Order: sequence, then C-alpha cells, then structure tokens
Amino acid sequence: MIIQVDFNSNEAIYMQLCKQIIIGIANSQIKEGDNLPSVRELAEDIGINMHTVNKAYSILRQEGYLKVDRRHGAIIAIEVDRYKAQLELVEELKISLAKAISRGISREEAKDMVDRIYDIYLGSK
Amino acid sequence: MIIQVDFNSNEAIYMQLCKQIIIGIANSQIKEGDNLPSVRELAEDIGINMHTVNKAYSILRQEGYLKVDRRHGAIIAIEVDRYKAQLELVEELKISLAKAISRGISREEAKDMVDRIYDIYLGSK
DNA sequence: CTATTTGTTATATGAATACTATAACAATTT
DNA sequence: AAATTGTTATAGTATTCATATAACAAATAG
Repeated sequence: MIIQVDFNSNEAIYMQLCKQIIIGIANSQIKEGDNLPSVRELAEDIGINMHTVNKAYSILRQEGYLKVDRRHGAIIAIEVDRYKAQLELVEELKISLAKAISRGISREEAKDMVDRIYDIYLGSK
Repeated sequence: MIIQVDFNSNEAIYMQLCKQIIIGIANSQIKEGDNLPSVRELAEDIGINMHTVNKAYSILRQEGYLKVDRRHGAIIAIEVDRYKAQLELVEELKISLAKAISRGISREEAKDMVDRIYDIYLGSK
C-alpha cells in the first residue's frame, strides 16, 4: 500500500496518515492481520519524523483499527463497537449533510453519492 | 437562534460557531435574508472574544453562506457552486464512509442514516 | 451635526498543537 | 551479540487558537 503526504496541505500530516490507512482498510488494500511498516521505516519512506508516524499509529490503535505487537509490529485488527461506530457516523453526517442541504443537494443525490462511494470501496462485493 | 459553545470541546470555538450556523440554515432556523447578530453582540452573548466570532463569520462568508453589508451587518446569503458543493460532499463522505465500512456498517444502514438526517433537517418537506 | 455602532484591520500575548531532533529503554528478532 | 521493534522522555521551532486593546471608515440613530 502506497502512502503519501501532501506537505502543502493544511491538514496535519498525522491526520493524513490516519485517513489513508482507514481508506486502505475500507477498500481492502490492507486487511485484518496485515502488518504495517514500522514507524521508523514508514517515516523514512515518506520523509517525515518517526514520532509523526507513531502519533498516527497510536490514534489508529486507540480508535480500534490496529493493534501493536512487539513481535510483529503494527497489525490491522479492527475492533468494532457498533453503537459507537453509528454515533460517530451520524455525527459526521450531520454537518456534511447540513452543508449539502444548505447548498441545495437533494436527498437522492446524497444517497447516490453514498452508493457510488460504497461501490468504489467494495468493488462488486 | 440559540448558539452555544462547549468550552471543554477539543473543537475550536470558531469552528463550533460555523457548524451551528450551517446547521441552523439547513433546518431553516435561519433563512436567506435573515441577519445574524453583530460580531460584538454575539461575542458578548456567548462570553467569547469578538475576533473569534469575526473569524467564524469570515469563513462563512468565504464559503458562501453569508454576505456582510455595512448597513445590515451579516446576512444569510447562500451562494452555491453546485460542482464545488458536490466535490466537497464527496470528499467528506469518502473518509466518513471509509470508517463506516471498516466497522461493518452496511450500505443500507448508511443510506438510512442519510434519510433520517434529511428528515430531521427538512421536517416533512 | 454628533455620538454610537457596524465590520475590518493591526499588533501583542499566552496557551496549545504540530513537527522535528536526539536519546534512551525493554522486548524481540536475526 | 547485534540490530530492530514500539515506546517514552525532553527539547526546540513554527503555527494555530483565543484573548486583549486599539484604531479606522462607513453607516445609523438621535
């Protein structure tokens, strides 16, 4: 899986890393049990500091996307609290859809976008 | 329209203001042509600094939610670039739905949430 | 006309965050 | 025995967030 950061983005680097890894999980580029490069390796690879990668890994671990095992490094291990997952999604949709409604995007358009994004992530599944 | 901020939130105050105003537009608490309290008034009201409110208003103006008229203060004036609006929504859904998929939330569940949120904002419209 | 209120701009300060740098540690692998 | 793992600690710089005070031109109210 290729990870790259935009140094000109106003989004924090550690946040870009988190997002790309989560997207990688969604589209099955990386799966349960796969291991991520070591913090030093990935940092070297991208050309950033080790601690920035470590911060991203720590957040992903805290949010239940991976576990860290001294023997195998960071490995993908999804831990789902369905209720929390739903709450978080609702919270994020609330603001995104408020913008959408303010700008005249219809309910059907929004749901079509959800469909299209699910298609992209899941392929034909 | 009642605006209140959570000082213990890790979300910036100016961002909380932006979101609440956008949500207020989505659910028709405030409409095209309505005017918002002056930066000093709202700041006084909430108990925050004038510049924090000004920052929120400036962002909302820049993003096409309101215009500032010296005669009437800040008034809601939605300026929609449909293409930009769609791009922004897709971009936000991409990460929200990646998390959802990683956590086993189905396509239908996600679309149901969209429906429910649209219902909440639009009422029976 | 005068006084007040409007958004806006400028400058400064303190706190928090983001990123980097160097270093060290115990556990594990080679 | 040497190297690599995640983790922790400390420190420095840059940026952001929120505050405070001050001033400006434009517009409103009395």
